[in-house]
Amino acid sequence: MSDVQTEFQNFFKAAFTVDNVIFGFDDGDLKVLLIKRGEMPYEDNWALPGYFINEDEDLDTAAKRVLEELTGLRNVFLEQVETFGSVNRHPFGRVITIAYFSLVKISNYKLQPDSIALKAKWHSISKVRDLPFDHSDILSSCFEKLKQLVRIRPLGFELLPPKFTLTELQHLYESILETELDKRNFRKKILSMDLLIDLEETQEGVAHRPARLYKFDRKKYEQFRAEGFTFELKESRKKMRKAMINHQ
Amino acid sequence: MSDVQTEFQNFFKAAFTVDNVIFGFDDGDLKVLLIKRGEMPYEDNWALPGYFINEDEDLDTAAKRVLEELTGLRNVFLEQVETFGSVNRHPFGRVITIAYFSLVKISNYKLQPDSIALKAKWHSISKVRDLPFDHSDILSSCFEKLKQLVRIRPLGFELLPPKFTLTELQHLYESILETELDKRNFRKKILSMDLLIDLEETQEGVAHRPARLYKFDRKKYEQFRAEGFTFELKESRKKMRKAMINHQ
DNA sequence: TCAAAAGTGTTCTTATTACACCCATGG
DNA sequence: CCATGGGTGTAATAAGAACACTTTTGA
Repeated sequence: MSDVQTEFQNFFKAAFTVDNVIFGFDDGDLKVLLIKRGEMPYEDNWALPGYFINEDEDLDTAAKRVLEELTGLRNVFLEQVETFGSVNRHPFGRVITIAYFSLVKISNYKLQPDSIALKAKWHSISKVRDLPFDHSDILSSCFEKLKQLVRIRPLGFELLPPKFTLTELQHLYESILETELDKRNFRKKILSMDLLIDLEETQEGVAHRPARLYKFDRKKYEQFRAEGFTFELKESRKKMRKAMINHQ
Repeated sequence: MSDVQTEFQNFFKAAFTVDNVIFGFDDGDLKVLLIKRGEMPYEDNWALPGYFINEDEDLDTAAKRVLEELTGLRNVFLEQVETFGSVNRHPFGRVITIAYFSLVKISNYKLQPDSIALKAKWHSISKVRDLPFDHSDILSSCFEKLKQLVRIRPLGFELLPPKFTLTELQHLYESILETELDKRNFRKKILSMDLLIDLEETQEGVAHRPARLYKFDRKKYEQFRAEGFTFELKESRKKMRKAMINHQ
C-alpha cells in the first residue's frame, strides 16, 4: 500500500447517518412521521427516524432503507436536502447526518409490525417542537425545501390518494405553503395546466354537494417536462410586496 | 461506557471531505477555480479543491478553510449544495464529500504562495469537462444551484468588483443563466428594484461611450429583505413555454 | 469619420388578482 | 329546509416581452 493510501486510511473518521423527514397529508393537515426513541441518548423522546449508513450502501439507498423498514413503502418520492455535521450535534461522538425528505400517501402506510415502527406516529407539522439533537433544524430545512420544490414540481400528488378532489388539492397546497389560496384562481390555474384527468366520478356519502374526483396525469407531465415545461404555482409574490409597502 | 456507546463507536466509519466549487467572473465569462492534483489518485489532473474535514471542525468551517488556504479570502459567500457518497466514488475507500460553492471577486484573488494554490487556475465553466472522481457531477450540481439562487437572491454582486456597469451585470447574469437578456428590459427591472447606487462616475479609457458605474446597496437590500421583499429576476418562463408550443 | 458599446420608451400580450352567488347532497 | 362544502366568470391591474435609434468616446 502506498504512503498516500496509508495516510488516507488513518485520517479522521466519523460515523455517518441519514435522517428522513417523512411527510404525509391527512385530515387537511400536513404531517410528519416521528418515532419514539428506544435507546440512548434521548430515550423515549419523539425524533426523526434515521440510521447508520452501511459500508456498502449509497446514500439514497440508505435513506430508502430507513423509509422501507419503517413504513414498508418503496418507490416513494425522496430528495436529499442538507447535511448536518456540527461537532457537538451528537453527545456520543462525531456524527454527520445527511437529511432527506420523502412524501408518502398516508392511506398506503402500514405499520411494520416487527420494526422500530411500532413506536412511530404521525404528528401535525404545526405542533411539532423541541425535537432532540438538531432535529428541529433538520425538520425546518426539509419543510423549507418542500415548500420550494412544490412550486416548481408537481409533488403534491405524491401526498394524496390516487383519486382526489380539487378542494383536497388546494388544502394540501395551503398547508405546505402556509398561506390561503383563492378557490377560483387555484382551480383555473391548476386545470389550465392540463395535468389532471377528470374521472367523471364524484364523492359519495358526504353531507353536501359531492365533489368531482380527479387523478394526476403523470404520463402527460413527463411528456411536457421533456419539452421544457415547468410546473409553477404562484399567487403569493404580490401579497408579500403589498404587505411590504403597507409596512413602510 | 454503555453498550450503546460501544456499539456506536464500533460502527462503520468513513472519511469525510468537503469539495468547494469556487466561482468567479472575469472577462465576460463565468469561471471556476481548479487545482492540479499533486497526489494520487488522478495525480496531475485538474480537479475541484477539497480536503478532509478535521475532527473538531464544523462543515462550513472546513469549507471556509479550504477556500482561505487556496485564495487567502475570507468572508465570501458560501453555500452548502449536496453531499456525494457513492460507495465507489473514491478508489482508495469510502469517502463522503459535502459539496459547497462559493463566489469570489476575481480581482481580490491572490495566489497563496506556499499552498497547493500554486497549481490553481481559473477555467471557463463552459470549457471544463472530464474532471476526476465524480467532480463533473459536483460541478453541475453547484452550477444548477447557483442558477437557481441567483434568481431569488442578489448573489451576482458577490462576483463583481465593487463598482460595475450595468452591461457587466447583465453579462454576468447571462453567463449564469445561460441565456440572453434584453438590454432595455434588464435595465428597467434591475433599476426599478432600487438596489443600485448610481456612483455618478463613468468608465475611463474605453474606446466607446463610457458607461456609468454603480454599486450594490447592501444596506437597503437587508432592510427590504427584513420587510419580506424577495429579489426576483425572471425573463425566461415565457420563452420556454413558447419553445414548447412550437415544438408540439 | 468610424467602430464600438451606452443609453433610452412605448406598445402589446399575458398573468395575476379580487370578488359573490347558486348548486347538490345528507341529515 | 337547513347546513355544508362544490362549483363557476369577469373585469381591473400588473408584469413581461418585443423592438430601433441616438449618443459618446478613442483610435
